[in-house]
Amino acid sequence: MNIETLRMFCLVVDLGSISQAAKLSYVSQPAVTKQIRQLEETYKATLFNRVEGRLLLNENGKLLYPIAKSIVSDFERSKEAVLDNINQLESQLKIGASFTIGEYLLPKLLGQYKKHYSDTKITLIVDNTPNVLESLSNDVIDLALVEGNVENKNFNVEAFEEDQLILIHPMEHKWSNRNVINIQELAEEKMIWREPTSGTRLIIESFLKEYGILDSLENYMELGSTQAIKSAVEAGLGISIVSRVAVQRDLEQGVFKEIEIKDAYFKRNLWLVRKKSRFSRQSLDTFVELIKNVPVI
Amino acid sequence: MNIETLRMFCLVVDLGSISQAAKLSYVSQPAVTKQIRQLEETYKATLFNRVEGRLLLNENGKLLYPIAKSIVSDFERSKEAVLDNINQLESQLKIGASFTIGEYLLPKLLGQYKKHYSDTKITLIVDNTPNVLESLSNDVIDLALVEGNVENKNFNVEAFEEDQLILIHPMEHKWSNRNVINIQELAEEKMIWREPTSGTRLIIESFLKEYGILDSLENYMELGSTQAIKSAVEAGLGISIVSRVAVQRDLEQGVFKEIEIKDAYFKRNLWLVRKKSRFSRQSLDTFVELIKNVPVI
DNA sequence: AACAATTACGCACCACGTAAGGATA
DNA sequence: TATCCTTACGTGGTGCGTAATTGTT
Repeated sequence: MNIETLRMFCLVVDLGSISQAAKLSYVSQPAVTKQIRQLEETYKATLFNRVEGRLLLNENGKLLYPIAKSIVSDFERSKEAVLDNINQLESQLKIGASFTIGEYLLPKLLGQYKKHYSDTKITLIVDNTPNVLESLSNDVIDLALVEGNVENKNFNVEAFEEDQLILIHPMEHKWSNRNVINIQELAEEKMIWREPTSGTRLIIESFLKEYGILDSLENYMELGSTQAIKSAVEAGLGISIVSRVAVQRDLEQGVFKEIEIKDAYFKRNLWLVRKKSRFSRQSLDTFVELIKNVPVI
Repeated sequence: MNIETLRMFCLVVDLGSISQAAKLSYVSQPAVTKQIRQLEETYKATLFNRVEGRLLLNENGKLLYPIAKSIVSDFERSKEAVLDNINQLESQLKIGASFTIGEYLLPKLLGQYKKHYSDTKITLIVDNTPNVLESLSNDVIDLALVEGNVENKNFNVEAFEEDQLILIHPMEHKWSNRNVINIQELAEEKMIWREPTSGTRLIIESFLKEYGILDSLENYMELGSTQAIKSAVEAGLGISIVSRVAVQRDLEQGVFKEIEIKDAYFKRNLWLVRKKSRFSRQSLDTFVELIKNVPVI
């Protein structure tokens, strides 16, 4: 049974006329007749008393009418409930980001977004990449921003920024007066690493392996966060390779120095990940456009 | 929106599985998938979170579910309400009859019916033919039994009995020892009539006109009911032509006598009239069969 | 004449089933 | 391999509009 048929039945009852109901609904008169007739077939009972070309609700119709009204209004209510929920979701944006992106790159971007779309409430969740992606999968967040490669057919992945991994060393260092080094010179230095499971560590290792230098490097120190590494380098404990976005400000403020590695350019994409969905979300789309168009580094 | 689709949605939610819901509903798995998908299209929102090939109700779905349940149960309730009403109507039979039929013919027939179908409550309304037919038109009665011709395309008319109009005279009368008279002899007698608007009067007149005798008859007395005529004939005030069903018992008891008119046989059909309907009613059909098959005179 | 409801008919679309595809444990 | 959901495709049924019919004021 079609709810629209029940709605039409109510309209016919309210107007007392099939032709009026047809006119108001922008359908043909026979279509309404057919709907009423079909209704009578499903209930296996007449609902109207046809007399002198007019319709008079009979006892069966009188029983059906209030229930039909209630079904129709319930249906409307259900649409409103879902719509309200969507609108509420629409007015809030839950973003998940990996540590590097979440801590160093996103804050100013969010500020920009809020400036233009202040009625959207933004929630930022910072966690490691696997957790962020699981949150995306479970609809806990609407959007994930991560560095590592993402492989999941339910996800829609696109690069939104290119990040560079750069070599940094303390201000007081034998490289202080140089602009460039050879990659072999890394082997002579005390290199500070992230923990082995870190996405950034993995990508740095794959780069260094490509250049044939990985095995000759000493595992001098492992630290659990980029911030710890930065502090260690600042304190003169060693050198490290880190994401440019994480140290941009420190470089400008002279906390430590960047030095180029000759003929080596370590870069990676930053990925914007959305769940594939048949239904678009305006606020999400707007934010994605912003993030793709505004240079954030 | 189809209520069956909402029912299917609830079933899928309850079972947590499209394939189980399909199995239970005896439809193919893809059909259920399509229904769920169509539901999501009408709400322009996903209702489930598809993860690892399984379905998890999401927030929209959680909002929809109770309302869908309520719509489905309302629909069931509406069907039950109408069905209960039909069953209640089914258990009572409202019959309308014209005076002659209602007073003299129907009582014993109703007794027979009640004997066999005692759970059916029978209501008998006796009125003149036009009123009876209007009651039928307005669904006040389910069945009309009348003598006159009925012309109405909304009615289903069939003869259920043949009634004979017979000539009666007082026990003490010059015809007392005869078995048959010539129709011309009527002119010599004091004829008692029903009022001019009576259906029976009309049909008697048309018979007599056919035999060319009408104009030569004296309008000796007019009475407003068959009972009054019977009493008048019994009292020896004159003769009359009346329906056999109305006087059968009186003839047997010797209240007055019947006499044959040579070469004249006045008969008419008694009509069983139903409203045309797409939906049959068992108790009504049963009664109609009874009335058509059982000789009632 | 004008209006209301029904019936008839042709067409387009939709819901279904079968079959195939892809993912998961 | 077995299970589950989805996609693709062909077909039968159904809902719609146009047009014609019937009945009413």
